[in-house]
Amino acid sequence: MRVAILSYDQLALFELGCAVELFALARPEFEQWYEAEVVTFDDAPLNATGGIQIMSKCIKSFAGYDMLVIPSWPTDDASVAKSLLHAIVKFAQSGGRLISFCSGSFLLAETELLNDRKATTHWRYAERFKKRYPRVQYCDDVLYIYDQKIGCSAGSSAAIDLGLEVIRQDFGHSVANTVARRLILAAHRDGGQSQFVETPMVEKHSHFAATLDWAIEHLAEPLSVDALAVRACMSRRTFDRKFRAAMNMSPKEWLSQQRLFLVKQLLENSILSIEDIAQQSGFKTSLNLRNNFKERFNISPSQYRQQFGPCVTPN
DNA sequence: TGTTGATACCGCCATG
DNA sequence: ACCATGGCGGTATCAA
Repeated sequence: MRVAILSYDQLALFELGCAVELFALARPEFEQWYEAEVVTFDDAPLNATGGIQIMSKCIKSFAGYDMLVIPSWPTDDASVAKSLLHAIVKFAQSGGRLISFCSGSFLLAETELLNDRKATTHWRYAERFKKRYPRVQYCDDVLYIYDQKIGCSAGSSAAIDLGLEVIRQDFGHSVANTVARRLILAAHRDGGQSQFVETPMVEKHSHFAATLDWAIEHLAEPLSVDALAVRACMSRRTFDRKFRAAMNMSPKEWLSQQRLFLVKQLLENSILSIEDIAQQSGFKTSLNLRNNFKERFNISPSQYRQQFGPCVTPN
């Protein structure tokens, strides 16, 4: 999967950094990963805040790429080069995936690919966006929108949430969660913009991260928090504390979240019975699984499978 | 659906 | 004084 990250003059470094961190960082721990490069349509060196100059690969079309990331875009009324617009439209028509962060949705909207679709951007630009692109259905209560190979995200770290969503679709829940953890962020937010994660820092050294990885690989077994604490080489009390500090949730909460992710995967991609899925995901009984599933997703597992299961989407 | 025994969570405090 | 740790135990939550 080849990824182009679009840069331009006066680009925003934070969002560029997010894109690079998400897609361009080498991740030798995975068998498959993206091949990403930062590209530009401009011939001249690019200037960014702080007197930084950026040299990136200059291209004329997005042929050969599978995904285009637009980390941001000027929101003041700069006219967009026709060649760039055409290249993006052509890219979309040939099945490429388009992702924008923050103000990047302005460029997407400019191509008219967002017309009659839902979209979002940083709330700071909401009014401007709505006024300039009335044919786009602006949503202000989401972190990101990803639909039909086009995605855009709201301000700041919502970029990472969208990125993780894409990674999840490409490589699965467990890889996405690993990336999230390596990014030192709580795994996934899917609610409104009001959700904040305070100080999600994970200490790099110790067995802590390794314990979480191990747990993900052993979800089918009964995992007590005490056992995890032992594996992480710390007292139960310290483990609880570290967990809250790093993930902003309790161990048990995280565990059932991981298990439910696994359940979703199995519902989507297998024809295992609910009973078997309960077994493989560590819920033990289908009753238990149903209760947990409905609690979190407001839908029963079988309903979920009807909507997203293997018979409906062979994709 | 309700009961109950088990586990989890987290404030509090002592310790190094 | 500060900080991280971890034991204790009351309450909340969970699974059978």
